[in-house]
Amino acid sequence: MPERTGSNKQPTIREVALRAGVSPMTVSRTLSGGESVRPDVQEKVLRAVRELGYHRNENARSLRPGHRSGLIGVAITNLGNPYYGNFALGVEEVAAQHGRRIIIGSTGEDPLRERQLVSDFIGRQVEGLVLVPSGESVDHLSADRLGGVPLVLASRSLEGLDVDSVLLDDVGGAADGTRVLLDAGHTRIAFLGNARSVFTGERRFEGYVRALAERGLSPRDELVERGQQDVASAEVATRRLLDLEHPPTAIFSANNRNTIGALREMGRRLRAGESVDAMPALAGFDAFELAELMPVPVTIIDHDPQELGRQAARLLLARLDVDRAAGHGKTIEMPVRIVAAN
Amino acid sequence: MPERTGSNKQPTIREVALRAGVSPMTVSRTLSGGESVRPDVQEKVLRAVRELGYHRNENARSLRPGHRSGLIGVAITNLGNPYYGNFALGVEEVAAQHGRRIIIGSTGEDPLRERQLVSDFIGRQVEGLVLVPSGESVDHLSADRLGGVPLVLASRSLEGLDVDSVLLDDVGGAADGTRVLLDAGHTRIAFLGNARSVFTGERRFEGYVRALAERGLSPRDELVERGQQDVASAEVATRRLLDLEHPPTAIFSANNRNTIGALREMGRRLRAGESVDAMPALAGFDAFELAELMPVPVTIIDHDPQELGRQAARLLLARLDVDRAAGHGKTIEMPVRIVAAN
DNA sequence: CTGTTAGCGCATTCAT
DNA sequence: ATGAATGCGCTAACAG
Repeated sequence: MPERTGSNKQPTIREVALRAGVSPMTVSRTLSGGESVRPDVQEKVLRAVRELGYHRNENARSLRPGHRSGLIGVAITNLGNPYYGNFALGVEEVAAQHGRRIIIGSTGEDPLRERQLVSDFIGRQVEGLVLVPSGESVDHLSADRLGGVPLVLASRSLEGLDVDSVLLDDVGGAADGTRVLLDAGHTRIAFLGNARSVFTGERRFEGYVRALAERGLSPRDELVERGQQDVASAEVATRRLLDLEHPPTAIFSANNRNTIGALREMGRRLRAGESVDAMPALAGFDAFELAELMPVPVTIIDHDPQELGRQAARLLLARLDVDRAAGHGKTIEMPVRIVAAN
Repeated sequence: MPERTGSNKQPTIREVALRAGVSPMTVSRTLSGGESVRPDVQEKVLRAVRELGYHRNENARSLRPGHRSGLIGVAITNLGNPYYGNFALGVEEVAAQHGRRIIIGSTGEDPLRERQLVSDFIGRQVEGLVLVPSGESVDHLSADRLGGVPLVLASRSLEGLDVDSVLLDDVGGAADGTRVLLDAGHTRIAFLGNARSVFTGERRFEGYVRALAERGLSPRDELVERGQQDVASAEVATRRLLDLEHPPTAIFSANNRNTIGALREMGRRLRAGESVDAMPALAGFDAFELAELMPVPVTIIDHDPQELGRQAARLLLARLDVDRAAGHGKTIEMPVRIVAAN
C-alpha cells in the first residue's frame, strides 16, 4: 500500500532512492529493465516504488536528448461524430501497437482552433500529427512551422502541401452510387452535400456529375442542395426538394448526416400519411445502423473509418520508426463498397 | 517564413534568444505576456520566433515547480462507440474552456489496459483523470496510487472508492421504461442486457425487476438474456427469445447495442415474411438515430452523453481550480427522459 | 527593463 | 555493480 497520504505531489526518483537506500541511478536502471543491478537491490527498489506509488515522469524523460515523447497528436473535426470516433479508434489502435499514446482535439471545423491545436501539440512534443483539416489554409502546416514533425492528412487533402495523405475514393464512389440510381431508371436525381469548401463534398459532387454525364444528363440547379453540415439542415433541404412541383425520384447524398436528414424528412411524411411510393429512392456515402429497416430502397457507399485511421497511423509510424524522410508525400486512396441496404 | 529547413529538432528558447540578440529570459518573458519587456524588443523576439517556427516546450515548462501540465486523462471503454465519443466531446469541451487538453485512451473493457492507461497518464503528469471503469478492481485507483491526482468516475461506479462520480438514473429509467410496456398491457416482457459484472447492466436489471414487482410479476428465467456486449450477440439472444414456444410480447433492452441487435433480428424476420404483429414491442436505454422509422413501437430512455461528459469534467475542474480536497466524493445522478420514438 | 543563477526529474557518461 | 556529475528546456528569484 502506498503511503504519502495527503500530499498531492508525485514522488520523484530521489524519494524512491532514499527509501530504498540506494542512489537515484540505481532506481533509474532498475526501472529501465534492471541491467547491471543486483536482483536483491532491484527487489528493494521495486518495493519502494510500490510503497510510494511512484510513476516515472514522462515529461522529464522526454527532455533527455534522443528520447521521444511517445505521443501522437490527432486533430479531427468532431469527436462526437461516430465516423471520426472510429477513425480515432483506428489511429489509437495502431499507435498503441507501436507504444504510442494519442492526444486528441476536436476542431469543430474551425481553422483557428485547428491552428491552436496543432501548435499546442507541437509544444507537447508530439512525435507526429494526424489531421483532418478544416480549412484550406496551409501555412501553419508547413514542415518548418511544424518543426519537422511528420504530418498525415486524412479524409481531406490540401493543396500546396507535400505530405502523406489517406483519402477515400470519393469521386469513384459517388459515381458508382449515382449509377445505381440511374440503372434503376431514375433521371431526376437530386444531390445533397456539404458546403463547396469541404474537400470531400466537392469530390463527391464531381462523381455525381460524372455519372450523370455518362448518360447524357447534367445536374439541374433546383435539384442540387449543398451546404448542409448537420442532420437538421439536411432535413430542411430534403423538404424543399420534395416540395418541388417536379420532385426528384431519387436522391444522392454525399454523407451520413445528409442521408439521415433525408430519411427523417421521409419518415415525417410517411407518418403524415403520404404514400411510400411517393418517396424518392436513396443512395449515399457512409454506412449507418439499421439501414436495412428503412422504408425506401437505400444504397450505401460503404467504407471503414477505423481502417482509414489505421492507414493514417501506419503512414505516420513508417516515417517515425522506419524512414523519417521517405521521399515525397504518398497519397493512399481507399476503396469503397457499394451495398444495397434493403 | 521559418527557416531551419531540413533539421527536425525543435528550436529552443536559446536559439530564439540568439537570433533576436537578447537573453533567453527576455524571450521567456515576451512569450508569457511581455511584462517588463520593451515593445521594440518584443517585436524582435516575436520575429525570431516566427522565423524559427519556435514552439515552447510544454514538457519542460511543466517540469518547473508550481506549473501544471494542462492535461486531463480520459479513459473510456471504446472511442468508436458514439455514446463514448460524445461523452469525450463533452469532457473536451469543458476542459478546453478551462485551458486544458485531453489525452484519450480506449480500454476496450480490459482492466489490464485500464491499469496501463492510468499509469501512463499519471506518468505524463495529467492534472486529473476521467474514467469509465471496466472492471471491479479498485486498488490501482486509490488516491495514493494516483499520487493524489483527482479522479472522476463516469457512467459506472466502483465500490470502496471515495471519488466524485457522475451516473445516470439507471434504476429509475429502467423501471419507467418497463412500466411503459406494462401499461400497454404486456406481461411477458423479456430483458436484454450486459454482463452481470457491468455496473449499469446490474442497475438497469434492478429497475426492470422493480417495475415488474409493482404489478405482482417477477422476471422469468427464460425471458432474461444477459451478457450481450455487442450487436451481433444481441441479435442471437433476440432470436432465441422469439423462437420460444411462448415468445415475449415486449422486450426491455438495457442499452443501445442490445436495442439495435433486437431490431436487426426483427428486421430479418420481417423481410422473411413474418407479420409485424408477431413482433414484440420494444423499450430500451439510449437514443439512436432513425428510431422514428422503426416498424415496431419503440420507447427510448433518452439521455445526453455529452452532458454526462460535461458534468464529469466540471466535477474534476472544481477540484483542480477551486478546492482540491472538497470533502468526500460527490455522486451526481443525471436524469433520463422517456420518449415514444414512433 | 534585462540578464545571471539555479533547479525542476531524469538518464547518459564517466568514475569507482 | 553502483554512484557522481552533467545537461535536456524552461522560468522563478534575484541581481544590476
